[in-house]
Amino acid sequence: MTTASEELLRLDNQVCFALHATSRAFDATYRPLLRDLGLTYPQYLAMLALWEHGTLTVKELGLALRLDSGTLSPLLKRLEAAGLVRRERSPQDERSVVVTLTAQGEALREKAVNVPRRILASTGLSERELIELRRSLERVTAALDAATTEATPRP
Amino acid sequence: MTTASEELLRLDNQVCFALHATSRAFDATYRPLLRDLGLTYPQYLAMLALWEHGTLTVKELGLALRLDSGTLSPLLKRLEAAGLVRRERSPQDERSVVVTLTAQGEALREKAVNVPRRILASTGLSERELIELRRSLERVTAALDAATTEATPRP
DNA sequence: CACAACTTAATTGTGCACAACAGAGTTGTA
DNA sequence: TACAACTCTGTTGTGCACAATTAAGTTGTG
Repeated sequence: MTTASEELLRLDNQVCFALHATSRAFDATYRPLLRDLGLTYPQYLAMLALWEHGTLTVKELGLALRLDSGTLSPLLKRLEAAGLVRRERSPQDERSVVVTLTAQGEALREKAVNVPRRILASTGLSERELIELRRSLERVTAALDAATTEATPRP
Repeated sequence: MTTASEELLRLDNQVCFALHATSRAFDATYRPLLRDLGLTYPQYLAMLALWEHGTLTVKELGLALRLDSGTLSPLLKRLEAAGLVRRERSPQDERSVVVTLTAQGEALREKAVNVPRRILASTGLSERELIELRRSLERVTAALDAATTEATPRP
């Protein structure tokens, strides 16, 4: 194997590791801010989606957040226990569970409004850099998705 | 609030979310490759560090991988149960646990050697893009680390 | 209508991640 | 030397993530 390709493989490991580490670093930055709201980061993501759309089925929430019911069901139950959402079977289609914000869940939005600003400051990135980073991440994710679905033989 | 700053906050949310999603997409890409080796991705990271350094204490491994003992202890026990590493108290300092590769752990390296190449192909990124992405991620992580440690009052 | 195929959630089991705490060992210093 | 402060690992509890399975409901087709 040439030195160049060894370097490339090393670089690949570094990128995967860095991604892992950055993701956890963001988590650690969000944690204290969200603690005041009584939310974890994934719960905050679910609330963001609900604040935007008002009401969503578990299925729709899963598509938006790229999470399956094994993750969402207990998460939503915790949000329900906290009084932030209601979960009810859809009368139209009894298979679906509709998640709706409670008044308390709506109200939390006001307290959450200054979270992104504080996170933004912590990243130390300019708008230009954020856009570039987002573009890279979305591109990698799309490529990885394509690679994994293509590897899976479809029925 | 101006439209421009609203956009910026929205962008910030998108970057955090994208990071989360990309990290999980990488995980999903590694999963089937590593299953053949009997490893999860965090276990693979630990093995990479051990393949490079031969022997490390739990502390050193934690620094290298940015993980604490609450995560590493059970992970290393699983690697030990799989026969890939040995864990022994250091005779020099009985507080430390030294983690060493077994012959089987060393041997696994040969089977792992083609993993990065396949991941690299799945990302669809050029070397130039990988370098840029790594740079961004490392920069963000450093900024976030600085922000969180500075927020924590030290004794 | 009957029944097979499909959709949607929930459950169970495994593993990662971190906070908070406990406990054994080490080190510096009065 | 005695003892306080510190270091390092481990444990417990909570929550996220996914695979595999189960169960209930819906839809399409003979």
